[in-house]
Amino acid sequence: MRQVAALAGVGVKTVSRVINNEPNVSAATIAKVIAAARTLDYQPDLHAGNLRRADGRTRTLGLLVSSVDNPFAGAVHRAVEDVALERGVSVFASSLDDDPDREQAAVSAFLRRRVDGLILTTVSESQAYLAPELRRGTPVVFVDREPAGITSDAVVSDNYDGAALATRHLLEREHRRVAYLGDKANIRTARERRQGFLDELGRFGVATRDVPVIEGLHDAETARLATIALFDSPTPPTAIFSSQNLVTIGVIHALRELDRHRDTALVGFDDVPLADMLEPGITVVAQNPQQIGRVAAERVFARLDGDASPAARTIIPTRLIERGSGEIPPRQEG
Amino acid sequence: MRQVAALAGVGVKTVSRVINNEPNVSAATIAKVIAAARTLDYQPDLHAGNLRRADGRTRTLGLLVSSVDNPFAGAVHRAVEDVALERGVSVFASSLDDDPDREQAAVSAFLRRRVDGLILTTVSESQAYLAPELRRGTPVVFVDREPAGITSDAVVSDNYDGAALATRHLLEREHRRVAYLGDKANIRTARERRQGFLDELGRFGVATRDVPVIEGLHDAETARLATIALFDSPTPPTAIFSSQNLVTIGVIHALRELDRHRDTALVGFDDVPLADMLEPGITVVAQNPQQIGRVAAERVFARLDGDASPAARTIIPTRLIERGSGEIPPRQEG
DNA sequence: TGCCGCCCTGACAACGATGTCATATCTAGG
DNA sequence: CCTAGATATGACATCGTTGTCAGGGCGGCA
Repeated sequence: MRQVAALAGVGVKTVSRVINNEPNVSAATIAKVIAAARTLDYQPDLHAGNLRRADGRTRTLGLLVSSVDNPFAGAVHRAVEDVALERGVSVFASSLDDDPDREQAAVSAFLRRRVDGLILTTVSESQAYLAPELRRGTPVVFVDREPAGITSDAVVSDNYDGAALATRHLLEREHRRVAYLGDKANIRTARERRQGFLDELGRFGVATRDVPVIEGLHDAETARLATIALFDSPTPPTAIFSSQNLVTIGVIHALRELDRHRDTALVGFDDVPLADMLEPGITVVAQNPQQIGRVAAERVFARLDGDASPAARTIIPTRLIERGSGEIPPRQEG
Repeated sequence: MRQVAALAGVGVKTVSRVINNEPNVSAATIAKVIAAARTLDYQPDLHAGNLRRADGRTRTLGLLVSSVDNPFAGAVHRAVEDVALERGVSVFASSLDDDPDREQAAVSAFLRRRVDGLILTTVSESQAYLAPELRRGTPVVFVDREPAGITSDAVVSDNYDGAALATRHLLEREHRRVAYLGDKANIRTARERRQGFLDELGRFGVATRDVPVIEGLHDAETARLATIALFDSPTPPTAIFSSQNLVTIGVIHALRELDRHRDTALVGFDDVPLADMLEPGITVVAQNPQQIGRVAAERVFARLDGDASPAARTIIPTRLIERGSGEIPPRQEG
């Protein structure tokens, strides 16, 4: 900026005024400054400005997701980015791999960079460590998972009802040996889905002790192995509810391998790419990651714009998409 | 920091020393400062420090991709992030949607935030606008697409050979009416794939004027419509080469709709999620986005570490994965 | 003509940190 | 006991920018 000022033959403050479109600069001066800035390829230093600027905004957001190459996270990320772009805000993204240490490290990295707000998919037991930052006024919105140990905005899918809906779909088709394949039980979302599943079984009077509930599945491979193990039984399930997209993919692989994909019903929680092109198509309870991301980002900006209403939980509805796999009837008992 | 210094009863410089693990601070002082920092939940302001710090590094990278919810881009992003994490570097990601204006805006946003390096999938005609930044010493690595108008490092798939390989795969199985469905011709990568396709046809002595070459396809939907149109002909193709993952998905949809998926061969460029679970499985020339991302990030850090060797083009090999769709023989002429 | 007020403009301090340098304290060796 | 040299610490300038404020020029009005 000093160089631009020197080249244009004006003071630095005048350059600052031109860059920021402040009033009370003569047209001639504006032209001189712009020309000088152009020849020097001047790019203002946003962070230096922030140091002094009144609002102290870095126009930066931090986003924490399971992994940036998970399709669900990608869709959330994209929606957040689109909302942020309208405001000239850039987005930091970080993958967690469900590692609480990484969560803390990533949040700390964001905070040191003075992000204006955080959108987090958390994996740690408690997010109490964020309390001081919240008190400082940084908006924090949780997506997909709800916070523990602190109170803040959250945008989540309707996990309980979605899981119940998927389960009901299977039970109404007379399935009784329905297996549950789920993520780690320390994830609240996973617990809610499990509860939706179990409660729905209860409503249909199915004894839950006969129902395989397999948890701690974290990626497609462990889910595949768990599914194969399930069928190594005299009474394998006639239907499967898989509680997460990677788990669903693992189940699909296993059913193919066992050639059980045409006589075992499957409903997955969260949509899976190309699910409609499989044979049978995969019936899912689809979340709406675009909406989750968009609502979360709008929430952050609303807070930044001064919304001081109490922390709210926004529930994004899920939707059952019938594609074939969920409509397979139970095998005849032999 | 001032507050920490006041609370600990020391000078700000001493706090700075403790935060940065500089030597020559007594153990007692260190303890006092750490205690004070903890009670105040002090997070150092990385950007303020950067203003004065000798190396001027923000420990930040900018990544530009087609869209963060494209699976290819997600894999690249993840690989970049993993390399960056080891160095304590955070990553900004931005989606372009093949919009040159967005490219410039995103780069400008990154530059104003003083990223240490850029990893770009470009869409504009020329990246000459980056020349001043390159001169300033900012490492710029292009991924997936090569730069035009400037010289800088690039990490790309072997587009020409990969496309030729896919085409040969079809020609060796006696297909002669092979259609090409490709992305916009102003994308260099797309042109290379087309050329690989056409040259391979030439090597097999196939007259290219009889071969449908359809370009400008940008998403699954336009590709689907183009495929359907292709079959509205007395001599529809017996095989299709689709040059990009979204195009491949569109083709898959169309072939299903037309019930032509069992008698039309298909080889796609770039892998597609769950491609192995379809019937038939989709044969693809797979890129290696993880390796592309990793190599690109390592290149950036090598440059930051002082590597001043001439700009290099790293070619990441592709791999043909046979899954069924590419091995379908030509229909008998009727 | 003289004064008020508006429009432009730049000097200067400040933002939160680090680099430089001076100074105070301590330790060891003669 | 004195001093050189190491260790520990803080005052101050500085990074690139913006907020504050003062001042110069000029037009309008009494």
